[in-house]
Amino acid sequence: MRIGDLASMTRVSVRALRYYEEQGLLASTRSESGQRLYENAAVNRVRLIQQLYGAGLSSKTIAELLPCVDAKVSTPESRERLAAERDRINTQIAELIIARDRLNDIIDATSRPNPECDYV
Amino acid sequence: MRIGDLASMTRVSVRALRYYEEQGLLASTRSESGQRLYENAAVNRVRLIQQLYGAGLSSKTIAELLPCVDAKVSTPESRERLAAERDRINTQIAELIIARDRLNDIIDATSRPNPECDYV
DNA sequence: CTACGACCTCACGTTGACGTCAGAGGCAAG
DNA sequence: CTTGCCTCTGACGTCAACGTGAGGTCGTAG
Repeated sequence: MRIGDLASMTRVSVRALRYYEEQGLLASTRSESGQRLYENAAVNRVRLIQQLYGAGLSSKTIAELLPCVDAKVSTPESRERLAAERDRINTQIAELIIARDRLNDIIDATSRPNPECDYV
Repeated sequence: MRIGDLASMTRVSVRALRYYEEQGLLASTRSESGQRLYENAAVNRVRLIQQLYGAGLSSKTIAELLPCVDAKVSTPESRERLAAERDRINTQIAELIIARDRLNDIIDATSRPNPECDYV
């Protein structure tokens, strides 16, 4: 498939896909005229990249990680890196839960008729 | 207290505190010579701001939200905004959990001696 | 008085993940 | 053959939350 097809299938912009290739995250073959061609597997590849971006990983980190995924092997350094990222995500989840609860408190505090303030 | 004191108490940079003021998030009185002065309450204010930033809210959103917190009242629009942000955070938490599990899968898949690959 | 750190106001620099525009070529339909 | 959409390669623009200097003031300890 061509880049536009991959873009619409993944809902990722053409520009982003070219950027992924530039960052070494997404490979493509080229047609005779130089147009990028992708296998069906590229769809899942892009989804994985999106998930990792969504988790807050940088292009550089993802670029270091994907070869491990492809080869299904990891070096001690990459394992350490992965575990560190997982821990960071866990911390971020915990912070988000706190922030969400805080936001709920705010919603509650500002939505109620707020009697303790009305009558003081 | 002066800005440096507030900065060290909150572990937020002086530059950031001035930026918060610039964005309308943090008020200060001024000494005769123009230096910023803060009440003790500013510490909690900064912590709240940090939490909201941590939750992914923008300066603009926080600026719209803080007056509601102060007045302990909310308009229908702000309530809607707050609920939307909470939902966004919930979505983000869910995505992070998925990403974390994905990362754990990768760690497992690349850490194991990987028999099903070694022997195929 | 003088040194020295904390503070002030501009105002430009940084970073990542793209958006966007320019100018040129590619490709199936009519 | 030409219309019209897709694709290509640069290359500059964007946006947020600050970082980082420049150049000057404040305040207090010695």
